[in-house]
Amino acid sequence: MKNKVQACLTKDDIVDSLKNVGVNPTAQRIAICQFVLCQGDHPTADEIKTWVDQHFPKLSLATIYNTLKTLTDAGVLREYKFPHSGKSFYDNNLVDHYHLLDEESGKLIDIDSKSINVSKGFLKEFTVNKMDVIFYGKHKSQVDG
Amino acid sequence: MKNKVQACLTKDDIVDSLKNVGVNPTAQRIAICQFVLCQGDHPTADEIKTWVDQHFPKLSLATIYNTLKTLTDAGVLREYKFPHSGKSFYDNNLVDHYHLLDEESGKLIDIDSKSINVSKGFLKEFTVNKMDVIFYGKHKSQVDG
DNA sequence: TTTAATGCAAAGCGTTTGCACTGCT
DNA sequence: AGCAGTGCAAACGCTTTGCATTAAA
Repeated sequence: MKNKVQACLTKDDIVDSLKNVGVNPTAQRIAICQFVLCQGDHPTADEIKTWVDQHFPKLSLATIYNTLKTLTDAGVLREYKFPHSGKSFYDNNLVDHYHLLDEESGKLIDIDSKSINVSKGFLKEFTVNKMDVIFYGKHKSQVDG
Repeated sequence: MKNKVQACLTKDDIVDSLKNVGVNPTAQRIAICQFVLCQGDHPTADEIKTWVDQHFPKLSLATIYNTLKTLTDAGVLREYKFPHSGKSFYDNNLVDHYHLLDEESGKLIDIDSKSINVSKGFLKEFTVNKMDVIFYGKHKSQVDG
């Protein structure tokens, strides 16, 4: 069972996506999107920088942060922060979901929002606009589970 | 309905609490505890500093951070980090619970852990050691709710 | 040419650290 | 004297910012 199935987008797909949300598709932004929208799995800014440095002549950290903000504001990405790390994580999964930090691999795994439910009593007492959940644990493998 | 009922501890109570967990009850630590264990409501380090500056001749930020770490390690406090703020929040409620950020007041409200439950299916698939939940919303008052 | 996007370096914020100093025992 | 605890300032990690430079319409 795959955590996420993310078909690799072509450069043209990315250009279209950016245009669709009113973001000027510069070479730097396309490069960043190639990683974040496709290959990256909840990358941090520095992980993006590392990848981009190997695939793009020169691209500053400031541009990465600017671009991530632009893409987040445009609704192409979501930014997450978790208690276990000071860094921001960027997620191309735009559907509401939670996360599990796999304590063995250190990787974040997307968790379906149906996996938890909030008690009726609580919802009677509070108006909830948003909620964030992070689990710490690991996936039970078929072998040792 | 009160969010938390926290009887104000006497200085002697605090001294005893610290001794009980093997922490040397210095004047600075007692001062910090007077706020954090009693009056404070999920204070941050700088809020603790502000209070302490008004009640103690001189106490450095470093000592506040050191003391918070000592108290957290000793199990007297819990440290929480939430996505909406870069700061750490310190909580004297040692019972497992979640939080709601009241978007009107900016205050954190303790939420009973019974308020949410995790689906059996999810728990069959993952081993969960810990989970953090934060709600963003507000308490429904009896008037406008 | 005029406007947006970029790169760099500096500043920002919250926290941690190194080290000298203080004050108990 | 010895040692834990403290204070200060510097360093830290991550992110944001100001501003000069570049590139694109």
